[in-house]
Amino acid sequence: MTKENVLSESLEDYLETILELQTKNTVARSKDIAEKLDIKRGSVTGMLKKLAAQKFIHYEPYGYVTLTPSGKKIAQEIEIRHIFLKDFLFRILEVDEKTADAAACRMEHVMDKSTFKKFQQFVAAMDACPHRGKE
Amino acid sequence: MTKENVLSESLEDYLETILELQTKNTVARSKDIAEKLDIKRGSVTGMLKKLAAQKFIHYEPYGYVTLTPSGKKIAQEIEIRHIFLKDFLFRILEVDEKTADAAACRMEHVMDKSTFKKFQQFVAAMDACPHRGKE
DNA sequence: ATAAAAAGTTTTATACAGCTAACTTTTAAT
DNA sequence: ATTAAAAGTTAGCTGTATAAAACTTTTTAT
Repeated sequence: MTKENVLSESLEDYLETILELQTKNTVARSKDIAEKLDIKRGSVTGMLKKLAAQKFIHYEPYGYVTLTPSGKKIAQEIEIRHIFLKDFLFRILEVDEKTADAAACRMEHVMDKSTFKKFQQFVAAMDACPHRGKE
Repeated sequence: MTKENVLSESLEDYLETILELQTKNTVARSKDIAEKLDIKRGSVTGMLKKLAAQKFIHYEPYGYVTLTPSGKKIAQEIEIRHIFLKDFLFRILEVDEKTADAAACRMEHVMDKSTFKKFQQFVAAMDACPHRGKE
């Protein structure tokens, strides 16, 4: 066992959010994390400390938050899952976009690596298949 | 909003387990619930009280546990999801059975009704499609 | 340069879901 | 009928993730 699923779903969400903010704004601010996750500012501080203690982010009080290499790796993995799952739900199942996004947000945490990989391969095969149209 | 997702994932798991035991043994005992969910006996009591307070089960101290109609409805819904998702993972994605079961256990809680329904329709359509073999 | 606003932090409290250990009730065995 | 074992309960504790409110630091506007 290669130590899969070290982090809680919550902490994974924080990493994912930090990556998004870092990408969009070069830097992640506590307030924006709170906003994106719909969580109060005070609660964010505590979680950032946990992530820093585990070396997934760099955190200085009153400073900016950035991902460490290991944090970035996890964040990217979650982001990839999110994008893939949302696409599957939206494009293939034709779930409306908001609902697809919300469901992806939850599904992204619950599949082990190998299951997710097979899911990806399956959709790739579907997309490659000529026998598939709008039904 | 038709009051979706009233229950925590944990409580849903309890209901699902109670249904399984009720089906297999006609009656659910606290000890067996604990065993199936891999949770200590003492913890089960508290959760049963919560379920009883919300009228999803009938619970008398030292007595048997049975589902109320509303509890049974939810339990069956979860069971259906579990069976469907496991089948999808195992049969279609070819995830090994134990892993498929574990993933289904988690996925069964994270899709809203409409998304799950579309998922079902999609797989049904796939199964009906003539262009699909062992790859 | 200062004062107000915004952002960040700290402390205290809450809910949830689990555990352990001690206790009680029920059941089963003799 | 008695007692030992099994099942169930209770009380107190833990960890996680959140909120509210008060406080501190930083930023912004003048």
